Amino acid sequence: MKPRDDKKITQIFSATLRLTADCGMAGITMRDIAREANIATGTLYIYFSDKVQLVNALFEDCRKSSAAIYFKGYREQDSFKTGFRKIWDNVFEYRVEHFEEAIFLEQCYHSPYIGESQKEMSLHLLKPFYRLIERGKKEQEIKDLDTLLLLIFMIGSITEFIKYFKYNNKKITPEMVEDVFGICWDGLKQ
Amino acid sequence: MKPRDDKKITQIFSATLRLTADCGMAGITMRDIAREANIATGTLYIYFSDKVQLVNALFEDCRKSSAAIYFKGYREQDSFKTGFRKIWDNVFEYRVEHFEEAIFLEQCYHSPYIGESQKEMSLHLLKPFYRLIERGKKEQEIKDLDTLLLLIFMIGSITEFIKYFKYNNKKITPEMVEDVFGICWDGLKQ
Amino acid sequence: MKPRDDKKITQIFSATLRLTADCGMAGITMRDIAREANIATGTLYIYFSDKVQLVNALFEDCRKSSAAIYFKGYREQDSFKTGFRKIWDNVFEYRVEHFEEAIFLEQCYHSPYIGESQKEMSLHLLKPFYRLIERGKKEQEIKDLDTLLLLIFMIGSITEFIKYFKYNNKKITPEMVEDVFGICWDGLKQ
Amino acid sequence: MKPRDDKKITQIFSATLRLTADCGMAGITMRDIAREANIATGTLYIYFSDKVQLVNALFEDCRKSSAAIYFKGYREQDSFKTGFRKIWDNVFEYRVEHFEEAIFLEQCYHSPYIGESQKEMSLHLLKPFYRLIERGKKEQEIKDLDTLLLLIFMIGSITEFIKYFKYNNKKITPEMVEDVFGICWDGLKQ
DNA sequence: GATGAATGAGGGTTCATTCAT
DNA sequence: CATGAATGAACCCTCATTCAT
Repeated sequence: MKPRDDKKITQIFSATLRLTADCGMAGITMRDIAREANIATGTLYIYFSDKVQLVNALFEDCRKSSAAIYFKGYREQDSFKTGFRKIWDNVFEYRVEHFEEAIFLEQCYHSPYIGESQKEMSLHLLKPFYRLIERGKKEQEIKDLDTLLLLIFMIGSITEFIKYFKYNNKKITPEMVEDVFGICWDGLKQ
Repeated sequence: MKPRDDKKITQIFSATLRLTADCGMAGITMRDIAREANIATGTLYIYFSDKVQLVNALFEDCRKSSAAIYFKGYREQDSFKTGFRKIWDNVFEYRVEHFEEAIFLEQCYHSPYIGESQKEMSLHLLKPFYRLIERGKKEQEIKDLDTLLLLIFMIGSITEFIKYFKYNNKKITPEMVEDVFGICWDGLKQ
Repeated sequence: MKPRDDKKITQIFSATLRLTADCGMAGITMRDIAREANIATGTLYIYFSDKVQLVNALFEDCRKSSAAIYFKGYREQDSFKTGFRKIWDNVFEYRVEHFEEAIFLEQCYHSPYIGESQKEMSLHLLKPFYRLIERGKKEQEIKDLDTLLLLIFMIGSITEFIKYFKYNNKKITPEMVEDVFGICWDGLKQ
Repeated sequence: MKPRDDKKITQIFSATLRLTADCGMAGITMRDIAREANIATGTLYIYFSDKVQLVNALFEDCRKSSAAIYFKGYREQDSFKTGFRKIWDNVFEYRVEHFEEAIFLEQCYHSPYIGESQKEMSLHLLKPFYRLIERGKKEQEIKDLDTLLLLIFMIGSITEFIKYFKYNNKKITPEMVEDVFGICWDGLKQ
């Protein structure tokens, strides 16, 4: 018997991301996804019960895989700034490499596919980062404002910077990364 | 296409914005728009030749009306910081009052409806702001980085802040606005 | 404005009946119905929200229109046998003229489209006939068995007779009708 | 098509009958049948080349097995009435025990699966009964009408009676069987 | 100009059938 | 032989658009 092929899920996900980046979630059809993933339309429904579930599964997957990378090499025992920089770099790099995912997630937040509960859960994955920021406030390294606000600023500004690079076809040099980090850090530090 | 009743266009636009904020551009249909605007489906086609044109016209309208307000009360002869603050406040206020438009514009950038040329034009409307930032750099008030980068950071971070407030149902107090401006300004200033 | 065309419902109904008689409810598609009714597929959905509702509406319609004809010319003050014969003739004639409806109804009883409650309601329409049979029992004209049993026998045997005529392409002569009534009456009479 | 396991065919057949009784032939899918028969979908195609053949085989099977039982204990040398009653009882009993088959057969007659030739053949199986009725006419026991007509009345009315019992959840008592036979016999007898 | 019924191409999904294991 | 994943045609239904009123 032919076993269910896990590689197909990967194909389906990346096909969906590619198409969303190109024409937004508005323009995606199941047939397009299938074609882009080199499978038959019906096959999609072996792995996902319907379009909503496909989008939700991908949403979940993006969240999880991104969170995993955000904390790669991050050690809580390091100094605040070292830790912060580590995570910032990870987020930046991830968002550059996986720009399509950012677009996808952004569109999910205002789509008929993702429910409220799903959205909220995504914050839980950032818990370690949450704790780091609270520590930064306690150590008087950064401004004493609402943690979530600071967190959203940090991630949101990265997203915006990367849109700048992508939409204008700019090459990203190490100096630019440094500049961009500078803006972010200066904005947050006390 | 010879609209006798300008009020209808307003109804159509705001109906579209409301629906986009609720369920994204993915879920909008011409019938929904018509119903939300309290007109018949066919009537939409008197004012707009098709869906693409409707979306484009709204895109244009959002851009234009926002730009108009961004520079309300702004005088080039004022000091850099005064001018900057004026525009920042305008942008912030506009985005709070017209949050739906921001969502709409965001979705337009990754939709099959808006062409590249259309997207580029939107930058022209920010020309005065562009000039102000260049002046700020020359007067060594803010960092000497690419103007567009700084501009995008400024507007993008406002958008992110407002998402924070809206998605978490936070009341926006004057103190908070001050805090948020602080982050933005500290990030940009030299 | 173009008003909703009630004639279309008739077209849709008769198209559905024709197709069901030909290939059973198993083989009916909405496209077939539309084509047979000379309208576009989408038009079906203006008049019926979906296939289930179409079938249910037709079920209801068959029941109602048949019941109306069953009692045409029937007067409660006539003698039992006169009344019985009147109804029997009406049922027989209706079933001959509307053979397709009988097939349709028969298939409905074992289909995923019609719910239990719907089925039960159909008996209410036969109330006057029900009363007549009870009277026949009281006047000792017919056997003193369960009314519903007698009623079902009477209608069911007519259906079977007509299947005999239709499936074997027999012409129905007045003599045959008399013969067939004879069987039915002899079966029921005391 | 070289079935090693005869039990599987029985499973498939009874699964199909159960499903047809529940939701009609309209709602049956090969997957449903497989699931209900506790086998894999692909396995169906080892025993039957396609859906049409499956339905036809079951049609044939129902016909054959019913005919076999109809004439169990029937001896041509018995008197007409004895023979008639024997067969009537057999038919009645079979239809009670195998109600689902009756439903299935009924639906087959108006389905895209069964061809005309198939339908006609089923009459051949009733040959002995056919002869008995002709004898009954010659012996002036029953009405001198078309044999097929009488035959259809006899079987059809049984079917209707049983529907009455089944649809209304009535227990079938020996007295009731006697009553029902009475109606049938009185209808036919001269 | 305004309406909403009508259209039919196209979207999501199912299903008979095939095929690799 | 048995399995169920894979296929793609076909199904139900929707939707942008047109058209008669």
